Amino acid sequence: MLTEKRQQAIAAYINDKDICRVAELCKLTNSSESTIRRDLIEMEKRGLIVRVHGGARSVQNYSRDVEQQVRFNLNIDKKRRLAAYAAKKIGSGEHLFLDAGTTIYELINFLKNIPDLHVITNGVDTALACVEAGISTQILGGEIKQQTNAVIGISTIKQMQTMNFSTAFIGANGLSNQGYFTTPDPSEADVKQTGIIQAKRSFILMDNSKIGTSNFASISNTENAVLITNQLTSKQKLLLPKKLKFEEVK
Amino acid sequence: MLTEKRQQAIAAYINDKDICRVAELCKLTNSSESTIRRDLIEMEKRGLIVRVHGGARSVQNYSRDVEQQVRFNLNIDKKRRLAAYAAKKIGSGEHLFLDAGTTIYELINFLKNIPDLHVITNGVDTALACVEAGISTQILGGEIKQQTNAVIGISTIKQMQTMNFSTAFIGANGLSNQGYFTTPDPSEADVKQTGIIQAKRSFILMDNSKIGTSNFASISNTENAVLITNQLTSKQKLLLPKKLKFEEVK
DNA sequence: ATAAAAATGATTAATTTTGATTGATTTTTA
DNA sequence: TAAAAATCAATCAAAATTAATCATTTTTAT
Repeated sequence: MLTEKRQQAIAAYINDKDICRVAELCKLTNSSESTIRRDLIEMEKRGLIVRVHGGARSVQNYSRDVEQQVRFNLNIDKKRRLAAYAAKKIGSGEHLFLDAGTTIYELINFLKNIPDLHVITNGVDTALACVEAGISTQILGGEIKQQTNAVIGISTIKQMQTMNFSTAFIGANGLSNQGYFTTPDPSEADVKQTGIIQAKRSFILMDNSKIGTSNFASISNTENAVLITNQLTSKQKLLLPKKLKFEEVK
Repeated sequence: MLTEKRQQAIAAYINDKDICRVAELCKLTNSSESTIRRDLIEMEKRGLIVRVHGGARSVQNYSRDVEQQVRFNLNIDKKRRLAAYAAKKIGSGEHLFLDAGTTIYELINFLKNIPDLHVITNGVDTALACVEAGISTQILGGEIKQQTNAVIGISTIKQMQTMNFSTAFIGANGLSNQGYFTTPDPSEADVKQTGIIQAKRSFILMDNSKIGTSNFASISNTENAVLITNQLTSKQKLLLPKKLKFEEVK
């Protein structure tokens, strides 16, 4: 295959898919990884694409870091199904609290057609995606945490305490064997918990692969929250906090 | 086959296919590689086609793909020079206020090596870029404005009023004939002005092409601010607020 | 018709591109 | 947190392509 043709094919494919893996491009063009890598390096220099670990992404509809993580993530299908289900809970005119993180990020796609929505979030990427989707968006102020781009800290909590959300959507990274939802960062856990407290009703989104996983920080105070997750085994159900309501998707 | 006819056939074929291999042209014209090569060399000299390794490409559809995607911003150079100059004002351990907007965004690249820096900003994109640069970053909370992704509103201002910045960097979109710095959005103007008020010292960055331009909202209260701009003509200098200090770059 | 000039095709050496392999780095998993 | 897996960069040899050379054929001018 002619170098230029190959690179055109690569560019077209990436612009269509937004992001893809090196292996896909090997198949597409019948060439080796080495060749594809060299192409990608060259194309990045010319500003045609952006390389990311595992593949490359489009520079045109430049997706953000979160989106990248989301698309490479194996659990994406699960997350999306949870998000689609959760979105049905939302009515027009609501004031939503969305916490930072990839699970809740997936929800945004399903919010576009709900009228008169207001989103308040501590996720910088989440905020940007909401704005891009044309949703009236407020971001909480405070320190921004590296990696997750979550806004955290005491002043953030204080701002939240002056607010009342109609519904909060919270992502969790694990459910400990003691029946606590967990997340790696204590400061993020505080924000999640405050979100639940300040909301009339709350939904915790977590796919079933996380059950039995413990992270450093716990989110207690989940009394008025509802867990939305995938189909659970009976063993998994035993681990849930006793008073917790939950809904299984699909 | 006659040389001229053969070259016509080659040109037609390449223009039709956009790009093709040498072998294809051999078949097409029943001639050897050597002949085709010589033709292609000659035709390239005359600007009829472009040679690529393995074949040749049409010159007509060439620039399309490559050039299209490379974006040129005419003022980016000016902005970058202003940013480089402004960065020299910053010492270690400072608490900077950076306002939203592309001018100040350019500053971030020059902040990476200043130790123990703290950035507070109302620009969502600015915040993300600072975090990515490894800088300790705080974002102000509030409503996010579409298009500019600037955080604005009364609560934003109130948060700022509890803060004290060592230095504020403010971008301006115009300087009116009445000697006011201007910007299109009144809410953004409020934030800019508050930034100046809450800072020990402030720098307004504006490239000289903006002088004489009026936008809807004015930033008054620029008494303790210093303008950093490009080389000005004497006419342009007359427009500046009388008490304003300014520094010219390059 | 014949010699000079031009064009062609074949051959070989040089260059470019490619694919495979290695060890280093990053990411994921447990 | 450590081990395993995946991905990456660097290197090298093989394959493909090109440039250069030369003998042969065709064209042109006389």
